[in-house]
Amino acid sequence: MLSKKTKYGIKALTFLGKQKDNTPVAIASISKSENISLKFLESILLTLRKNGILGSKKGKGGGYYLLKSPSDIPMTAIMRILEGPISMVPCVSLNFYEKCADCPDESACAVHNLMIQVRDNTLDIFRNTSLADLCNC
Amino acid sequence: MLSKKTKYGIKALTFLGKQKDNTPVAIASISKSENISLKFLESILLTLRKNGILGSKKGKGGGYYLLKSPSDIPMTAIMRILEGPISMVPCVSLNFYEKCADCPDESACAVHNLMIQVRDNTLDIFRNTSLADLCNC
DNA sequence: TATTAATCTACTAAATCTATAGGGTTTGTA
DNA sequence: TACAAACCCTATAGATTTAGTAGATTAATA
Repeated sequence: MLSKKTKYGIKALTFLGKQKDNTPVAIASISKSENISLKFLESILLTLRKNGILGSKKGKGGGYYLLKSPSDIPMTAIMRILEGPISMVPCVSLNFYEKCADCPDESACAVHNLMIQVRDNTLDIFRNTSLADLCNC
Repeated sequence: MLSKKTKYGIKALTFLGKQKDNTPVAIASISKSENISLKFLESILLTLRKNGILGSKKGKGGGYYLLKSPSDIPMTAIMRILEGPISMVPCVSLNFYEKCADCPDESACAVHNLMIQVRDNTLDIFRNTSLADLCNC
């Protein structure tokens, strides 16, 4: 299941992507429009900034803004930052790989081989969707 | 992320599906072969029994066995019993639908529309994969 | 019938994750 | 200088996950 963190993060990014100019938007403003807990959203936007998706401006008239054009931000990047691995098991993850403790032979593992299929399909969607696509809904 | 419950459950079912005859297999036997905590596995097999996937036999020589042929058990059924919804958000779930509290209009929600795509793809894989497919790895 | 092997049930518990809330600090702008 | 905003740290209630413990129940067999 998608965490609220990811859900809120995507909604906030979509909101920012819909702005006409790219001037900073205050957290409180996003929080109200999207019905997101202010303090929770604060920490979400912070991680998006630390991961190079958002820029911020302090003080009066400050807020958050996208560092790139929405069409240049693939959903893979957003999902990995907010939700973590796209794979359902670490042993099929491209970016967060981990060996299973219980599994002696990955290539003979039924779960492993099934989850590779799921990963490939999901990855395909996220790779071919950018933030810009979400802004046109 | 897939829970260990689901992972262990699939492994156990695959193990049972690989048996030549369909005579009961003791939990301890599966537990050893697949490196799964005995008591945890016990509860997993119990829920699979309560959901019509497995049958059990008590007493000496007892154990668990599949109620249907592996080819008649789709992964959708197994996933829904063990992991719950296949969708990443309740608002796109077919079997576990729930409206989002924060979202005024589903059809205008960027997350919603993206997750429908993911659900459809994942569902397609699980619908076209049966336990029998996992047993031939 | 006594034993043994097995499932079944219920309770507990540690660990981790989730979704916040609160309060103080720093920085930029008017 | 006053204010407004991001920034940073801490705590926490609740849920979920992943088991572990103890014992009851059932059925085959010697």
